[in-house]
Amino acid sequence: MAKRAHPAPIRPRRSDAEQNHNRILRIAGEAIEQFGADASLRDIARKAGIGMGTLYRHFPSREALLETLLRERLSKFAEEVRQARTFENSGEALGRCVRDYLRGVTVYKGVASSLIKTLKDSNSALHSSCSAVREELEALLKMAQENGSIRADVTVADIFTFVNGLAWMFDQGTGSLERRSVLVQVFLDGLRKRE
Amino acid sequence: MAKRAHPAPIRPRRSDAEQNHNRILRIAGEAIEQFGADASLRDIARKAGIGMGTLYRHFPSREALLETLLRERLSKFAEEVRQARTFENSGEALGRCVRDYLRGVTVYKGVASSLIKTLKDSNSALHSSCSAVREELEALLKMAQENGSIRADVTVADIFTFVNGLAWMFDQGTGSLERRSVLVQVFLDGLRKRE
DNA sequence: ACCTGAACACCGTTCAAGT
DNA sequence: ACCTGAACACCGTTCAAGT
Repeated sequence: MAKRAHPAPIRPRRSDAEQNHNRILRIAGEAIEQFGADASLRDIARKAGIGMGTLYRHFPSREALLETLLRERLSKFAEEVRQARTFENSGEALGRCVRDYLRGVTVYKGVASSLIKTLKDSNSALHSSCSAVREELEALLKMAQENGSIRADVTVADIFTFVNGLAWMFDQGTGSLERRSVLVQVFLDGLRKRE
Repeated sequence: MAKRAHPAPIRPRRSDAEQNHNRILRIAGEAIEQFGADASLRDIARKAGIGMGTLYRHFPSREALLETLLRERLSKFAEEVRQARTFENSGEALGRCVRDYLRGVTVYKGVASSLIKTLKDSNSALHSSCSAVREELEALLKMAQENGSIRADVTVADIFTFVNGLAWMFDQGTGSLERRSVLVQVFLDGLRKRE
């Protein structure tokens, strides 16, 4: 009767296992930073000096690995959006959040695609972290729309898609930081209400 | 002393070889339509009823296969941009071209990334076809900028990146056609000159 | 409770051998 | 001129066997 479809990371109960756990996480972080979200799991196990089975015991899927690496980042970002919503002008706040999201998500190449899938799949590992971000963003967006600074026909889903699309563009190694900021600016301007 | 780095498709000189050539192309087209640009080459050879070596003889790289499948599409599109440039209002023309590009490129999933790489790599197989599109687009963009309808700080490279980014978003299976047209509209509005 | 590593079914790519 | 298929070096995933 268990509903869970996607296996989650395991909580180690022995100190040697915990050492392995942390070691895997460290090596995996480095590998994914270097080769992107589809880095070789075999290679990670090799570099960590453990057997393939051990890797799978701790992280039963690639997504479980990404989950642990991203969860903290995401919830920190959700909190940031909440802060931005209470303290700043909602239109500018949205812009700042977009920039911060991009900076955070592009430390690993190729995660944007996972994050988009995650939000649609309610029993995905990162779903709750992603939903938190979504909800905060939704509230901020609503404010900015009522406030009249952002066009009314746009949804959170659109924004999420777009922002991850921007992350993908950056992942392609496209141009200078200056060009990137222009891309972001075009998007943000597109979001503004016209006339 | 040969400068060519990327191997091109081979021109068959015997009728049996030509039959294989066309057969491969047909099957590959179907496979890539179904599974995306990273469809299994082994599978394609299998479905085409030929050995792996034969596939490689005709198309020495995955890119060579994509080249043949996309070249005609791209040059047709370049011609379309040229037409749009001579006959229409340049601002609206750009919008129409973006929509047409998207419709054309999303018949195969995951090619956007290849096309972005292609434009940067001058000895890539699709480079000339891509450059043609780039040049036509550049002329159209310049017109629209002088005309005052498109912001001046945007380059063709930015537009190319953005449009392929949109293609990527669509590849993610994101939402309805209605949502997609909103994404495109946001982008096009962002491109417009403000005030 | 945890780890190992061989086993399985897949890849892409190359190449000696055939017609 | 063209084709074949085995060989090689890689994957991800699973699982019997060990401690």
